[in-house]
Amino acid sequence: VMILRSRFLDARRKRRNFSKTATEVLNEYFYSHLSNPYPSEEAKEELARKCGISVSQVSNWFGNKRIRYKKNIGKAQEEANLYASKLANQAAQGVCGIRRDSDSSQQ
Amino acid sequence: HLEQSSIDEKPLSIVTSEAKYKWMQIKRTPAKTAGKPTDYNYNNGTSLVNGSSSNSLINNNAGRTNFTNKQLTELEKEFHFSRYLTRARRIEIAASLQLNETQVKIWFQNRRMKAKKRQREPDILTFDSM
DNA sequence: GGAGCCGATCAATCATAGCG
DNA sequence: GCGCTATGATTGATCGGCTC
Repeated sequence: VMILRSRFLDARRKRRNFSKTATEVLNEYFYSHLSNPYPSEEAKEELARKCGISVSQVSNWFGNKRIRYKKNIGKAQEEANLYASKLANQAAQGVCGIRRDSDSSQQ
Repeated sequence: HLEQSSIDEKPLSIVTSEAKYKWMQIKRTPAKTAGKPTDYNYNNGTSLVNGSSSNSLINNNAGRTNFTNKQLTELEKEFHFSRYLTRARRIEIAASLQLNETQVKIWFQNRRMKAKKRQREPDILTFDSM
């Protein structure tokens, strides 16, 4: 019984990938805040709402994203380039959906 | 905390991932947990993944310890009895589980945070599939 | 000065999802 | 189905800040 319990209580066994739009929203935020991709609690709540996921999931996503991004530094990062150009275009058009990091915060 | 990174702001239009910001350079000190008077590292680096066997599987030197099921079960039991430990109780537990005091302390800290998180966002148990 | 706690995060790993 | 990579979640341990 204990074995079964632990088996089913292991949330990792049941996992869904986030929707494409959710991932899109998260990536947009990440790359538009590349200098400091640490969303505040409020920002996390906002992202969670937009993506239809929990705040913890947003935290997990950023945690994984930062670590994996770092591991890929030096290697080709198509995704990074994709969002970089996307941001460039938005900037050129004065789109302000996503505000870019204008400060040089820390941590 | 670090103020602006030396190479601050303005990534290049083509982010070839080279323009590094401070956060990209964060490195943590390996982890000093292992050797402490109270515990011993039997099993040199080998590890039997959350075994059903009994003894701990501590990473040889530094690094992350893999608690055994027995250790985890006992810690959980203790946690349900009380979320906070007295120094005396911590010493007892550490000794009985062959962990060091810091590990027990940290485990309780993490466990409290986990409980708090679950309270905020309750698990949605889905019993489908199995 | 120091120990323990909290909140956030790191980093390694697990287990599954998804694709060829 | 199979093998492999991508990805969300878990968790032992670290870091900075705060309290006592």
